[in-house]
Amino acid sequence: MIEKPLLLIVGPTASGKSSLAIKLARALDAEIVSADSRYLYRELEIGVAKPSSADLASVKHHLINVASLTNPWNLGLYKQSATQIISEIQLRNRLPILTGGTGQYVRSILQNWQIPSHGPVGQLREDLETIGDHIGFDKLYEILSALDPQAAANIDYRNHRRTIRALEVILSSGKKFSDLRDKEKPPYTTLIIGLELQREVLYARIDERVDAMISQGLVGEVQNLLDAGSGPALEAMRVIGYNEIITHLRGEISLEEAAALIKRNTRAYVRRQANWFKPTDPDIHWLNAQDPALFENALDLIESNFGIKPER
RNA sequence: GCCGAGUUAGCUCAGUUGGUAGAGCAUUCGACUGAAAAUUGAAGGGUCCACGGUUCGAGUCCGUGACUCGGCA
Repeated sequence: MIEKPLLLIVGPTASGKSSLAIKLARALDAEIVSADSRYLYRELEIGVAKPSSADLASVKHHLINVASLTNPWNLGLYKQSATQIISEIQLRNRLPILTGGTGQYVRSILQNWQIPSHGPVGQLREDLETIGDHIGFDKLYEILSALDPQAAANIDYRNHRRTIRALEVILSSGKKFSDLRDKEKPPYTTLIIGLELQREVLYARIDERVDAMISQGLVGEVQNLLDAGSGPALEAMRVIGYNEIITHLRGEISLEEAAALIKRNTRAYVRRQANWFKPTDPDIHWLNAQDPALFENALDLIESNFGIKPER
């Protein structure tokens, strides 16, 4: 069987991934598969810079607004759904475009991660946290080291979350965490387009975007969520832009301070995002996001890699 | 003009009884297999306002000057 094409568009938040993807999708009659952990939730709008409903309607989008904050998704669910959706699109003989800012999600598809089938076990996770609080997370890490030295070597002892996750899998499966994870060759021919933008320019765009979010009514959106009972206790609500506004609504900081914090945290986020896709990665075709010929450059790459071009 | 406080990292500031400097934030780089906009690690960065003095040795003590901020005239 010939492997079918999958186009990936990667790059930091605010680099213009979505708009490029939409233009390409229109031109090539393609469908967009989101790889953004926050677009999954229908309650989050302004603060996550979700594409407008007009944009969403103009091209077929997948994995946006498919979940509720009270029923959070995760990597395993995402990988499973995205894989299935991609193959369905390919069966329709259309090009799937995978794009989004969640590096982990993109890479799970790109490297075809074989994720442990043992999902989060609510009670066990809580228990491990409680135990950690009592005996100290250092002890918890020592236990992990004893049970699965290889997994422990891969995790910083100060990183409680990853320590707990590894123990969770070991205790619920009876197997080593490090044995349950693997990657395989993905069943696609892939082309990865990366959008690059100077940090300075990117930071300036972020500042603008945060101010715009606030004038578009981010505070109101957060207030509505709180009124509806979606508070900071929900993991999926732990989103840049929402936390800071909640702190403001509690009267602890001014709106200006909240905006400054959102900008700061978004800049840090962008730096963390960059860890997933590096300028030195030989598999990524980096294109200048500000180049007026960006769209044409992308079309050229697609044609030479996939032999697909717009119908005229 | 007089009195007081101050001047140390890009910013806000610590710095004990003198032994050539620290924090937070910022900046940069890294990890990541079912919480990932999460969680987490590391690094770079200082003529300690200037000049002189005391001292083996001054960010620290003394003097002079410059600048900043208060107060009083």
